Amino acid sequence: MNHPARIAQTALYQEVAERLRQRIFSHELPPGTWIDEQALAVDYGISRTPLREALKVLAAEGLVTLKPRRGCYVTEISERDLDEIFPLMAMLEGRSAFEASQKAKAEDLIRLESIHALLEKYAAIGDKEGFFDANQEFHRTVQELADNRWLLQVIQDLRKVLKLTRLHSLSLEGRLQQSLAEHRAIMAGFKARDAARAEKAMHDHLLSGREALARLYAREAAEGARSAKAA
Amino acid sequence: MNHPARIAQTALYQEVAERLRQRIFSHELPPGTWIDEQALAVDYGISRTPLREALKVLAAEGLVTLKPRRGCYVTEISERDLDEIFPLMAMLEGRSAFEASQKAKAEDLIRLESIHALLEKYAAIGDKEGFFDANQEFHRTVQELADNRWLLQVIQDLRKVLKLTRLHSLSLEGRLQQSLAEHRAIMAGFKARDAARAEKAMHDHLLSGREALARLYAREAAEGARSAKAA
DNA sequence: GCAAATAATACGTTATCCATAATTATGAAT
DNA sequence: ATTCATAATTATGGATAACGTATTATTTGC
Repeated sequence: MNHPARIAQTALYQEVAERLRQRIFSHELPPGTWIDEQALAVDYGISRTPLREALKVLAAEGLVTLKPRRGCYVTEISERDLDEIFPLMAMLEGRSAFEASQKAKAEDLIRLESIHALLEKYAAIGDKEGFFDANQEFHRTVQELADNRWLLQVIQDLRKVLKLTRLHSLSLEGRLQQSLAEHRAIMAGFKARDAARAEKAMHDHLLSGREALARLYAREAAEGARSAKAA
Repeated sequence: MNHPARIAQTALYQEVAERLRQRIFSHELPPGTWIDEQALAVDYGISRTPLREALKVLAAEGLVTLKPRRGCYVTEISERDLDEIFPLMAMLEGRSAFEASQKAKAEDLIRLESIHALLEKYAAIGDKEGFFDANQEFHRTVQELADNRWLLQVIQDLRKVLKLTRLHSLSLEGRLQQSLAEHRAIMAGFKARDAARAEKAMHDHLLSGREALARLYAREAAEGARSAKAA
């Protein structure tokens, strides 16, 4: 088949990897799902070759697991994995805040503050989605200011894995005010040009996120048990 | 071509990836080298398909860089990269020592001490190779005791990248005694069951390694300049 | 000697085929 | 009916050949 429509800026396997990533993150392909190579190739209208290359890439990222001769499955993350990853992320994002605080110029702080202002705004009107987006933007900006390629790489790799959990985007549920308070502490560290303080505040912010997630899981497990008893 | 000789325990692309890794680590394929897909496929007696898959995996690990439409090159690591990676590694291996110290049982400490005894022995007789191997074993064991899959993963990924630098295995050159002293400090932290102390000692040990490497580079650069002037 | 045109090279992709391992379905025997 | 062995099915891992195209190298023309 000929595809003159493709301008081929980026390789096809990369586009496919990205499409799959999004489907995994959105839980259209939940953890444990078997990925049918042939069916997917037909679905995407491509050959198996670039698809298989894409799957290798996703496997290296930890998003899928390739079982020899048994195919490809979306990776399942356990509670233990979360207990291991969050403290790691806390340390790494803390370090990121530390370096960002050291390297930030006055104008960078202004930019960071303007993003923080969005957090304040969305929290005030209770806009969870807006808060979530601004939160992401805040963390992204801190990492940009840290300007450390390898630190960024490691953080992004782990974040991808975290996005495998469905509740990730819901971790703000019921703790908007607490998250905001934590962000104020981070921002205060930056404004005081106190890198160690920014680091600790960011670190604690991440650990707090883990606790919120644990509570959500616990609640869900309880509800699951209740509905199971009812049935 | 048919290959009935292959028993195919692990996938071919994985074997190829491992072979390439070794060739990269040994600097038979030094940083910057172009990897000729077709020639390599012929050389290994395989088709391009699994070779390309292997290259995708290595690219995800950061060992090679895939330039669209221009092929595959062994990644080149800059001084700046080293300045970013070593503090990261120091933090991560420090954390590893922390967790290992917390989780280690009495028998684990005995095992660790027996490896440390090897370091003492090889340092005493000035056996650099033996010291190097025992050193690797020591770090490997600490990470095993930390028993943290994701921490291990991140550390191993970064270590692979560090192995791109030729001087990595020579970083002990002329600092055997210092490295030994640092290891004694780490061991002391473990024996005192003081996780924070083990963490800091391990952290400082890594940073010290970075400094030694920087001195080696500086010396080499000076020699390079001298021989260039002589020519 | 340099720019433009041309040829060679090799990457990205498709398509097809095949061997082998895994899974499922089938059928016989207890 | 259940168990077990066997056969049929399916999907993965890999090979091969072919092709368009972007890059690089070479030749040509001025």
